Amino acid sequence: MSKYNPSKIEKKWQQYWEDKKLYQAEDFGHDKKNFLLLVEFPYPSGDLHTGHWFAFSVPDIYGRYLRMNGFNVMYPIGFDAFGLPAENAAIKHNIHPRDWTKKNITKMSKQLRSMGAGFDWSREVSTIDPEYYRWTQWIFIQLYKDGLAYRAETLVNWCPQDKTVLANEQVIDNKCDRCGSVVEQRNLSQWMFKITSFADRLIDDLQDLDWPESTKLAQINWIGRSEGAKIKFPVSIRQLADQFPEPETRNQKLETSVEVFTTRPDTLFGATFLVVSPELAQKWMGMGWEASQEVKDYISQSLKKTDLQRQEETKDKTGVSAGFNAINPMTEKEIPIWIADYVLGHYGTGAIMAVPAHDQRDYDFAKKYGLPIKEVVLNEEKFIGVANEKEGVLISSGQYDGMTSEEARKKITQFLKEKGLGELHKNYRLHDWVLSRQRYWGVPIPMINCSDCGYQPVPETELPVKLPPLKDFMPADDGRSPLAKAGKWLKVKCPKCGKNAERETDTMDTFVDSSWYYMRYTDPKNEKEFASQEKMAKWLPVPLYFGGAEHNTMHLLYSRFITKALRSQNLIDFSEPFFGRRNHGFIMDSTTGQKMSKSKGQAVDPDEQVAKYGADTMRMYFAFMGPYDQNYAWNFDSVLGVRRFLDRVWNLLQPVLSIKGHVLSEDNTKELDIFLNKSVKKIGEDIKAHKFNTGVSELMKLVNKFEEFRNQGYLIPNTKYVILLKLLSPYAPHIAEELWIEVLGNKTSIHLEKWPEINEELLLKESVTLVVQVNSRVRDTMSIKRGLSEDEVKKMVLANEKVKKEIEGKEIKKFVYIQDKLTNIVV
RNA sequence: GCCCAGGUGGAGAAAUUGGUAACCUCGAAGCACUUAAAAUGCUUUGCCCGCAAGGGCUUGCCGGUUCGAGUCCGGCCCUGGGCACCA
Repeated sequence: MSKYNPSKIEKKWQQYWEDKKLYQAEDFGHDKKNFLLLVEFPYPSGDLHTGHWFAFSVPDIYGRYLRMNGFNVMYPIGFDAFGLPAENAAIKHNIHPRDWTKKNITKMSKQLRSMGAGFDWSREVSTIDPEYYRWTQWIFIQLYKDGLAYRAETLVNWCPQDKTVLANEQVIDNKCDRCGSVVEQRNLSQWMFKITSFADRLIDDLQDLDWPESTKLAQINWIGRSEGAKIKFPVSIRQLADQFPEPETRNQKLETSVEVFTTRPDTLFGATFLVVSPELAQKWMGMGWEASQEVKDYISQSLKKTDLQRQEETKDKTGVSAGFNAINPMTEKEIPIWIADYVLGHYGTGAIMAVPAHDQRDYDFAKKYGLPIKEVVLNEEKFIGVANEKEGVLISSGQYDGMTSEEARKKITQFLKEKGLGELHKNYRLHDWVLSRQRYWGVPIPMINCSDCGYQPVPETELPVKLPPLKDFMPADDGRSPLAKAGKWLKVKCPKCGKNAERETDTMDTFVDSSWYYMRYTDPKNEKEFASQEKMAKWLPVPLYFGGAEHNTMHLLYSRFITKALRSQNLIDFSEPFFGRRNHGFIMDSTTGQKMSKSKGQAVDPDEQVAKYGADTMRMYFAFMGPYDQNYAWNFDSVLGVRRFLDRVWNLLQPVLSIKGHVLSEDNTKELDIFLNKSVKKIGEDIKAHKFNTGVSELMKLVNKFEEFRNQGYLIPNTKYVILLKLLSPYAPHIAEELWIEVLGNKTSIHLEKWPEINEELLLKESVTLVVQVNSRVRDTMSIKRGLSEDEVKKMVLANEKVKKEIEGKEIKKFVYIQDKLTNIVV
């Protein structure tokens, strides 16, 4: 009798499956339903870690289950291989980013194969492959032609350490999410994607998707739509001449009103002053406003502050009077204008109407500077040192008194519109996507800058614009990309006028690369298109996408945007990339409770674990740990339990060849069949619902049952083992294959087998346990047949000794009966 | 401050979605095998009282609805994550 030795069998079957092309998905020529099971492709950081195992081996269980249930499954894999860490590692180890990345891909591919997952390696994609990024560039040009990619000067987040621009999403607590340096603000000309033009649809289309509610909410909050009105407050003419002494500026450039955005036009009668952001005030100064010294000082001080500093002062607001007034369009009274940095320059119009009675921030400010407070909305909430922000019924608002907030909002906005002083307006927190990176290791932006014609796209026939093989890829301090150093590559003819011109030197944010990779999987070798329509139609949109919650507001939103942008040009015929989405948790360190990472020296090397326990044990362990969408502390003790389980499965099958033991009786056969049948149903349902952990637990129970019979000396027929192995095969594909072929003597792979059938009749034959309660306390349980009538059960229960004892001499008030489950006698 | 997710034995967890709380696994204790250890197998293992039969208590806290609440409702306390002076 041989011993279970995973290291001996796992390599063998991995090779066998690859030779037989078992997991290569056919696009056409079959009548099965196609299913693209997507997992987030990894960044080739060096070594495969436990998080990768968790992210890829568990969904593989689902993929294998789908295959056994008649689906033509594509389970693709690839590498998201551009990005900063390659450059950082390159600088540190004096190796080219390309070599570093390729070395990692080679190593990780090998490690990924050791999982025994059903990856279709024939479809592998890598974002650094020129044949891939050629289409990334092509997509950029399509967006450019549609006005969705544009260049603009914006205040950007600048990381002084990495010397590059960061997207808002890459700034955490005002620090660079990669190196932790404090981020500065710089004004630079950047390439941007107009993601804001899809803001509404990015919110509204979520309702059709099968995604976790939390992910949908995160996106909705991120986009931050708020509906309200823009309102103009005319500036008091009497004071204008004093403030803007040059008559020419006054007449030509001066804005004669201050525009604000509000979600509460119903509180307009309570607007007792205006507050302007320092950014807007500075703009006024540029238009000829001669502000007082105090104002000038305040503005220059505020503008020096970082966002972090401004945020830290939320409790103690500062500000300064502008020295002139505006007119409230409803009350027609003059109200003072103030400048304060609690109003943000980059949101709304950069100015607000302050309603201190109904906004906490305005209240705090009014209190500090002695500004008037006027209550205009009445509701159950009291106004006592805390602004009443709830809606209610209007007071002190002239003809609008008595209206509800909702009604008043409409009427007041309508009134303002007629006077040309206001209109409905939606505001978004979402900003356009700054995709320029002043970095070497990325996709070159395929544009050419001509001094006569301006920016021109590279002709599509000349794609890809290959990344030049630079030796010096250190970023420059002046904000220009290292590509500016590639002399030969840089100089090109303008595609429009033919004169000497220069290539764009910025590269793209890697989120652009990863926002369309799922399409390429359907047709990875296509040289004429990013993917053929015919093939995309077979697989897309992706029915199910597994990944981490950290991509809720970045990758998932960007992919949706790119998909919608391509859809709007009829380049694809679907408008959402991922119909189904499930988030997995992450692996934490059990001692520190933090996310495990190699940099902190806490990581567990999966290669070592595979060598020690085998890939099947690892796979099952990750499935068994708990619900898949939860976070875990890595705890090695239970790995052993899973390995012991597989040892037992192995040993269980060994006596199959011997003839010792006695044949199962009819009753035993029935009992085992009922149990098996229940397991088929339960394990299938669990995998389908991604409850992999309870599926493992059911498998364990089933093996316990088999052992129970074996220990009584019974011989179990092969037909029963076959079912056990099929149920096990998605979880532990190697051991299942070994026992299936080498022990049971089958000729073809177990992974081509069908999922066992459920016999519904047998399910009904199982007896059930009836819980017998008296006054809601369990007094006894009885094993009964399914489907008995209430009267039959009642008779049985009342005859029960323990029940008799409890209800003796008492009056039965109620008899609760739940079919096949429970009775409760209330006395 | 706002929005999510969660809180169940010594640990990971389960609970047919309102019906026996703690399945399965780890750990621990005891026993068997062994010269011994490891491995393996068997037994016990939520807490309290009791020699036992048995009884009582228990799902973060306080209330409520119900014959019956881990599950539903109201209020509160922790933990993790996201957003955050967004008008």
